[in-house]
Amino acid sequence: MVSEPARSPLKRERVREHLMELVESRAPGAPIPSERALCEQLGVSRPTLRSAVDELVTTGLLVREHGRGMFVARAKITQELAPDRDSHRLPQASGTWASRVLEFTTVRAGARVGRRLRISPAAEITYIARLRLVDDEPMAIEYLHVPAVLVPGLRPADMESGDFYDLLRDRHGVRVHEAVQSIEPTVTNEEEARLIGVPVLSPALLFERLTRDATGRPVEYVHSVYRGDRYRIVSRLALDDAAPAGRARPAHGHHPGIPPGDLAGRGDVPAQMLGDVQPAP
Amino acid sequence: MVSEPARSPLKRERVREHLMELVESRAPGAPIPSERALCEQLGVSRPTLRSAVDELVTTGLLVREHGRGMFVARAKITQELAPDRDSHRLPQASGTWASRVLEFTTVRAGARVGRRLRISPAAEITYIARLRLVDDEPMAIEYLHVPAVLVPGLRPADMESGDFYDLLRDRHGVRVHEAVQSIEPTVTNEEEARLIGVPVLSPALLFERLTRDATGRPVEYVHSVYRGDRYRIVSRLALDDAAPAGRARPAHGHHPGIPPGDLAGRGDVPAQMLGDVQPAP
DNA sequence: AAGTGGTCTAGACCACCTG
DNA sequence: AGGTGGTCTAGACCACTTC
Repeated sequence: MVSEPARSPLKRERVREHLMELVESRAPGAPIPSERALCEQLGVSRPTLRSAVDELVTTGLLVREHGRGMFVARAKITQELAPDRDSHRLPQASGTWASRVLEFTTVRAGARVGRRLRISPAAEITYIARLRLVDDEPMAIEYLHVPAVLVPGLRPADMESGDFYDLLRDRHGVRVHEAVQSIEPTVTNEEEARLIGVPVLSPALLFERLTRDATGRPVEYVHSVYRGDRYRIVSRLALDDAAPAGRARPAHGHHPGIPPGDLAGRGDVPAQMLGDVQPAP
Repeated sequence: MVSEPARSPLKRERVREHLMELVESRAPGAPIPSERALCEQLGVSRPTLRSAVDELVTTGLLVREHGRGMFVARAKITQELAPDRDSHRLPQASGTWASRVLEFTTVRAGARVGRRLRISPAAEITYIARLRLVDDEPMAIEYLHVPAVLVPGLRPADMESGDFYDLLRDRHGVRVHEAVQSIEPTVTNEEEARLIGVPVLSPALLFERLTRDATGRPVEYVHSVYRGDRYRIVSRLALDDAAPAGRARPAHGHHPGIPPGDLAGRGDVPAQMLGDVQPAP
């Protein structure tokens, strides 16, 4: 325990590599050796071993089960893109979607939400937290804020099935007109992790959406977090300069979802995505 | 050191809360006490303290600087949505975009890329790794794969300015027609973190895009990782049932980017986003 | 009871930055 | 030189699962 200086560029790295090999050599769902066994094999302490395991867990390659062991994850985080041979159609949104209302209250808007909805912070809003389920597995947690005056008599059960926009139109006479939505990557915090059933700090998508009616009046502000291991956005982009007859297709410069990439830097790009860059300090 | 059982539901939690208060009570860029000082104040060991700090760092609230200290992050990970009073336009893609080519080689496609591009694994592709910069700050790392026969004579310098699709058309006679793109949340690995200048395991967006010409022949496969702390997607969605005259607007069911949400579960949704759900084991 | 992962400690050494 | 973050250790106790 005295010698062996042996330039070891980060034990954690070495452990990570070893773990990756373990994962790759095993089928999804297969168990790997216990933490203590791996510590001995690799000659590292448990915290060091665990730190490396943490990384593979957030990356989605390993899962831990308390009291049982560690296993190779079943779902790859990056799946095959357009696996179908002649897929000229995108896959449908699969599974059966349902909702479970976790919270349904009327509260004061408060500063943040009031500003977004363009109403007084003292104005009342209907606040709804609901879990979105796909095939009975949690997929996302969604927080809705709607000015209370727009949805008198709304009940929790109304939010567990059907299209909310249809309900707004048919029962409350509110017709949604447009929305501005942002999408960013994030990692789950404790609450989100618990609710959607993933480890803390797992990759996730954060959506924020402000919806307005034809007069420009905000009608809903939605904040939602989708788990990253089972959810991704897939879109088909039409890139032709000339639109095919009979159907207006946006050029890629107009299409929400394609990074400015090569298009940017020309100044006249109608940019739909923005890298909201903070100037260096 | 003997008594004080005092149900302490996770010291890490308590430390995290304390750190959050510290961050909120300080201006962006302001320093916070050192790790050792905080350990003493809070009565926890350094690993515990560091574990809590790690979380705020991945969340984007704190930054560490080796040998200097810890500071409140300057850029909020979640920014104001549509801060303009009467923003009827989306913000433009801000900043000046540029590219720096890191690698430019001709190699065999290999199994994975060959399958995506629908060419033989032995066929040659031009492989380009380039850093995307905004105002000289790294924003993304992009890996392009193009069948070599399509782009004879392509030089690295060609990839550092201008629109690649324009170049494909004007110099190589290849007209891109459509693309299928997927977007998922991820966290940076060592290489990505180093190249785009963020900590390991930071939130990021992973794009994968397969682009085809009018005959359906794949012309490029792109894999790119955008840093999550400075990049987000913003899109305007038209939700009207009836399109305004003279311009075809997609219903929200057709719009790439809006989660199936309320629309799903009806079965006839033309679903553009998919939650590619793995059946439970 | 025995094994597993989950949490925490006290202390050590290194690398980096600032006086 | 002295402070800061970065890494690592050896060992402890707890909670959960299986036998």
